[in-house]
Amino acid sequence: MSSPHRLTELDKADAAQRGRGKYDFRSVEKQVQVEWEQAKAARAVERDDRPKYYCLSMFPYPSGKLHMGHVRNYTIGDVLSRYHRMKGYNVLQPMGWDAFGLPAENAAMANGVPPAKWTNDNIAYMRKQLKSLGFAIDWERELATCHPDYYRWNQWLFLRLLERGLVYRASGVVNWDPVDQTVLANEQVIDGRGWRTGAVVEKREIPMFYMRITAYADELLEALESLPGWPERVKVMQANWIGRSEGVEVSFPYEDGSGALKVFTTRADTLFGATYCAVAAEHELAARAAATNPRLAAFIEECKRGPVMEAELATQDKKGMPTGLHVIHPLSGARLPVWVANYVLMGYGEGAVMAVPAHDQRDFEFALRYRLPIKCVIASKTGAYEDTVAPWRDAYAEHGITVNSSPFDGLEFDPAVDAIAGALERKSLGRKRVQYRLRDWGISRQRYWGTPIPLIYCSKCGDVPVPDQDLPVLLPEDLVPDGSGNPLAKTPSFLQVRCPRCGGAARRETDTMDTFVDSSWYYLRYACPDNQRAMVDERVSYWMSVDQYIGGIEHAILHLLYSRFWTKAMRDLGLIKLDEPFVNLLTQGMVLNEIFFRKVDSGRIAYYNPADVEPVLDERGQRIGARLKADGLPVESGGLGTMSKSKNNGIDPQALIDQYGADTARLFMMFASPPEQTLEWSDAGVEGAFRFLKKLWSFCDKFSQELAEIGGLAQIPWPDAVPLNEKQRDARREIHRILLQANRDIGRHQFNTVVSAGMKILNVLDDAALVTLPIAKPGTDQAEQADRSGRNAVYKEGLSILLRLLAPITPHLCYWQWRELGFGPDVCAEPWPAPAAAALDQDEITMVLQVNGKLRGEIVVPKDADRQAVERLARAHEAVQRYTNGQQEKIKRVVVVPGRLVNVVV
RNA sequence: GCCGGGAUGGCGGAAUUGGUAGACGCACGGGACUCAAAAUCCCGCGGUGGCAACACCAUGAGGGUUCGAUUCCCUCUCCCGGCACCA
Repeated sequence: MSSPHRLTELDKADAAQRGRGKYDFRSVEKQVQVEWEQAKAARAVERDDRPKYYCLSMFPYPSGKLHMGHVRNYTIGDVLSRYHRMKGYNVLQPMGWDAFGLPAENAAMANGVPPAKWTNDNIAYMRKQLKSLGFAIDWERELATCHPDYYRWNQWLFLRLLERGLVYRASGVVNWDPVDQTVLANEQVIDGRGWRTGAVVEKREIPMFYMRITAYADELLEALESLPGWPERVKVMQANWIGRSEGVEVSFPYEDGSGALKVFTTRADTLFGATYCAVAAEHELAARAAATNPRLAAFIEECKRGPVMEAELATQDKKGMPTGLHVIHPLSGARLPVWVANYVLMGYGEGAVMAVPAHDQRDFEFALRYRLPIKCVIASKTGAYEDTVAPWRDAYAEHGITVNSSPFDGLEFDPAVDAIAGALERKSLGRKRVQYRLRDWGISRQRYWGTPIPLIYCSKCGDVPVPDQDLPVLLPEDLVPDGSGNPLAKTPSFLQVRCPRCGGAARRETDTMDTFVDSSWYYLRYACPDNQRAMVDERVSYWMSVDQYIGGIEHAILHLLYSRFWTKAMRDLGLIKLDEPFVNLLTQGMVLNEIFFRKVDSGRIAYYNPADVEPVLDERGQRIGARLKADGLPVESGGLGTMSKSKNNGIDPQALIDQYGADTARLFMMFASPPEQTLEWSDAGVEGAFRFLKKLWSFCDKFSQELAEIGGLAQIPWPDAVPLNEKQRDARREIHRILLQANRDIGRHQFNTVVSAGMKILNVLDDAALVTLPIAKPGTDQAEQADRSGRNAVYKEGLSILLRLLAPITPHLCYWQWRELGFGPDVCAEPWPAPAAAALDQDEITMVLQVNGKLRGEIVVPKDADRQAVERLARAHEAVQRYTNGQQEKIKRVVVVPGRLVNVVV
């Protein structure tokens, strides 16, 4: 394989010159970035002679500095952007800042600095970091959601939606985060805790604004099918979140004739098994009954306060209390008691259920506990009627055949539901309908650092929207929150206003909008960030949809669902012509690192940063433990986890960039694992990436020096125009084969094997076998000359492929060496390399020879050999002879896969 | 409980989608260079047996389809992620 005559032997000859070619990434990256900036290389201009490619990464929250997740996210985006530019697309890659939100307020409280200043400082620092990574971002389109130029359009659209009834004000039970003192959306409650604070969420009743996302529930669900470029799991998560179920709405008339209790059921076939009804503690019927029943009132209070949102909720004991009220079964006329039960949710369906203990596990448990009747109305299709009820340990919740439901007996699920729904409809006591789990999006936040909701409350005129000409409602930028509620409510200059209708004294709304509002449409604004007169313009129709969206899986529901809703709402307002904002979605995996800890005396756990820990190896070199560098004593391994402050396993990207440079950081990120998978941090892996770049650099550099001696790259012909020896032809073919594979892989976003392809190409080039004789000065010998010129041609083409292949991933080095070698001024503007058919062509091919499916040898056949010829060669092969003892009749069958293998079955 | 995704050397991960399992890199071992170290370079590296050619075993476990299975089908185990009293 490898010969001892490696090109690196040249080092010794040229030892004196070596120092000058050192890979000085600092000055290279710096200088290249200055050039790109001056040339406005990443500027996107609307034009239509090339197809457009809008590549968008989720914009960051300006928390202070970049973390590894950002670096990974934006590297993926940059690789795709640069690749598509080379493929001939007109690329837009913008960047902005999700700049409103709570951390700025918390920092303000801690440091006494207004959130605006903290945010702007962070933006400035993080922008610098992004630039130092060399991303081809069009910074002229930068936006920040906390700028009035941006958030005024939040307000403007809010008013349009209000006019259309897509925004409404309602008082409702909301999730209250006691730490942040604010309302959370359902999506922001995770396992009963605030998504940011982790505090146990309480229930509170508060007036707030809602966006009617439920009006789009059906379309949001249906349209998922029109998104083949989205990961399946994200679509499944969204579908589950929307939670469509088909069922029947049934009315149970009150005994006194004063109305009816409405319930929703997906099991109308079990209607005759209903033995009671149950309502949620917040149901109006419960309140009505509690008015005259103090014990019930106390129970309702307990339910409302209780650990209602916690994870144990599902396993919590079923509890309830009778209301003393009764309803009438709509078809049988039976008299059923109404209970208040803690397992009925106010937020779903009607907040009331018909309880069928025989066929619903929850109702079953409840009925056992309170000795309520259990009536079986579904028999299993196969077993006897008794089978379904005999054990009395669980409800029989399967679909089956109706019994005890005269006149609807003997029906399977679908006909039973149809028949019963029909009967209900005729009596006007029910109808089929669809129920969604999705609820409207409450956007009011009792916070300062957000978009002011443009509403004015006038004692005479009531709720008055801020007129368009008064927009934006500016958020004062000099306030410092103190932790006790919203500072806007304590700022008269903001609070006090003239009523736009009557001119009298009025009061502004002090709530601000959920920051998910900001991020629901920022991707549109990148197309027209400078438009002062309109939210969107025709440039939006040029750039949208986003061709590739890249971000974390944690936004699979919230942000992506809101953005889809927002797009559809804007479409229906006639502002854009677009059904879906993001055609393709790539959810990048998390960045993981090892967790090391010790139990300290008090029983607490102390975490140590992996940078301060070294491995302990056994005699075979395998890791058996780890110890702290500082004291040499062992630490325990806590496995892998996402980089976090609490586990002290984060690595600061800035340290990585400072030590190895942007190209190494980018290369490692792309090489360590495919983008959708988790990425495990590895110092050794970073070293390896850096080693490769050093090797690539010095290879280019040495070739450059040779070129200088012979008058430059122009003196070297391309391989088609010069005779190659066999090794050179093989090397060239190998390079084009690797390129073929790399092209396939980059097309399916498998960047790790693209990097691997680059490494393979360099390994092929850096093999002294390409020239059979030691390099000598020109003009010594004819054969030598020929070898040398063949090698140079292969080098020239090989490097032109390699540098272009890696340009999207490590753009600084490739840009620099491309020009240094004399290929041209800008590798990033070159066309993407394509394999040459002539290079791939070969006279003879090697085929694998199998006997009974097992590898037994190889045969070399002419490239156009037919089946018979291949089979003849295979039969004659020594290995086949061995397995047949030379008896051809023992061969039962010969399978030939053209160009690949022959399998001889004996 | 329901839904989704996984399981390949010491490690990260490849495998043209049914065709040479372990590419590329990391770690490790041996060697060269060096006064020495670092850096760099060369060789080796799934397991078992064998001096060797080679043989056998091996892609979580078991079975099936096939000339041929990491890939397709069935059963099971474990891991990760999401949802979870949704009527």
